[in-house]
Amino acid sequence: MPKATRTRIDDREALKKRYVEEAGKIIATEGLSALTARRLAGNLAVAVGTTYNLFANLDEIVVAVNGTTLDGLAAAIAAKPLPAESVEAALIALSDRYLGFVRKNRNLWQALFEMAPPGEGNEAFPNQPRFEALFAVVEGVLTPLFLPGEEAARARSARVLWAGLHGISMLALGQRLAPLGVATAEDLVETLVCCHVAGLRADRKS
Amino acid sequence: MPKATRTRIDDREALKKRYVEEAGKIIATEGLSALTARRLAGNLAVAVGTTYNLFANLDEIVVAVNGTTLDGLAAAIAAKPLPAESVEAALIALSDRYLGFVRKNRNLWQALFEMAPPGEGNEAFPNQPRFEALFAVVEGVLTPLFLPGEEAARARSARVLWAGLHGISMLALGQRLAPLGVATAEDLVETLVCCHVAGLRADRKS
DNA sequence: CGCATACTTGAACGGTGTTCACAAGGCTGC
DNA sequence: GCAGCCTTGTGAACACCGTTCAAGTATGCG
Repeated sequence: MPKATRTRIDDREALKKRYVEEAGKIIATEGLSALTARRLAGNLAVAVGTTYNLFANLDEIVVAVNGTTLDGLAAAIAAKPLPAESVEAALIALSDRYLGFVRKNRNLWQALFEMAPPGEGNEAFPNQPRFEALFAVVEGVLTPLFLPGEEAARARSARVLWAGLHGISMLALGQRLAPLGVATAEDLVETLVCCHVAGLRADRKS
Repeated sequence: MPKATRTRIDDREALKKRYVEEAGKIIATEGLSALTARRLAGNLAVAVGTTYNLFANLDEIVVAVNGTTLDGLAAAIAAKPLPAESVEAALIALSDRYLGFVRKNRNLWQALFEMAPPGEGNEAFPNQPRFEALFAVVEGVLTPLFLPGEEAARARSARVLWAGLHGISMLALGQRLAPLGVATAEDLVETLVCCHVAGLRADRKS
């Protein structure tokens, strides 16, 4: 005996937003594995079936949450202007903001990568543009180190730095570097950035 | 009406091995999500309950599989001696072997990182020593670049390079760098290694 | 041979994501 | 004002999941 508290068409987008918000809260506080169709519907005081009127499946909701996570990351990085005195300083500041965001939003950040990557035959992956926007920020910072016409090398460096940052975050979150007490994530990031930039400068001179 | 084809005590270890082998096959060919208690038991012609006489839970089997994966990776890296003509060449060879292994064993490699990392209160994570052994290989290669007493800096560099390699592999597997056709994973690794080493050498001179 | 023990067994439990026949509300046209 | 359509919420049901455990059976021992 359904009750059907009817919502108007305009409300549907609002309801979807509530879904994404609530899913974000659940993931943020308890991790992706706590996100459950029944749990989510219950928190929103809605029947399970409703979810599937609005989204194709739970993954679609996670993708939407990941989108807002990436937006939050972009906002955290762009909050203040990056220091302009040197490329190194800008990259380190950028990285520190990244690490800070990751630490504040462990579970959300983890959810970004727990989604199965696009299979061998890759259908476009929805948040790709947002990732590219973040690459672009790094490329922008790197520009002074490259001559016009070296865009390919600049793109490579940006991706290498981004990948390094990603790897360091993973290691840090997984406590994989704690046992030796060898260094904080920030130390590693500084090593990453400084060596890379110094290497680029050295190449330039030779 | 149980059938109980009785196995001898000595056979238990052999059966565990068969479990890990079969689980490895399933993960390798169909991914971690295809590994199911019933599927695994079925493939081994055994009842579901038997699994839990041998292992505490499925994760324990995955950890065992991950152990053999890491052993395989170590073996792939140590298969031939690394080129001795330069640190760069050695690191690039090492990285290429890593990338080759990852590509050959996508799903197994992914399973390494799909396991939830140790929570905030970290109980020791079983394959830690194997990871550290791989760090040690990188550190060994890096040794000529550092003076005695700079072990901490060497450890940092090793971790930075390892993290970079990890990040590049992730990006490559997730097709995150394909859309621009910007570079192969091998290109990025070369950039990573060469810039880092050049940066270290530049620091040394100054 | 009989017995105790150790082990396998598979039904059962409480969960999961997803589907779908159905009912209830809003909207349109008369 | 009201009939009917159509959109959309509903929740029982399905097939699966990891895990448990009472019951039954083969083995090793006395």
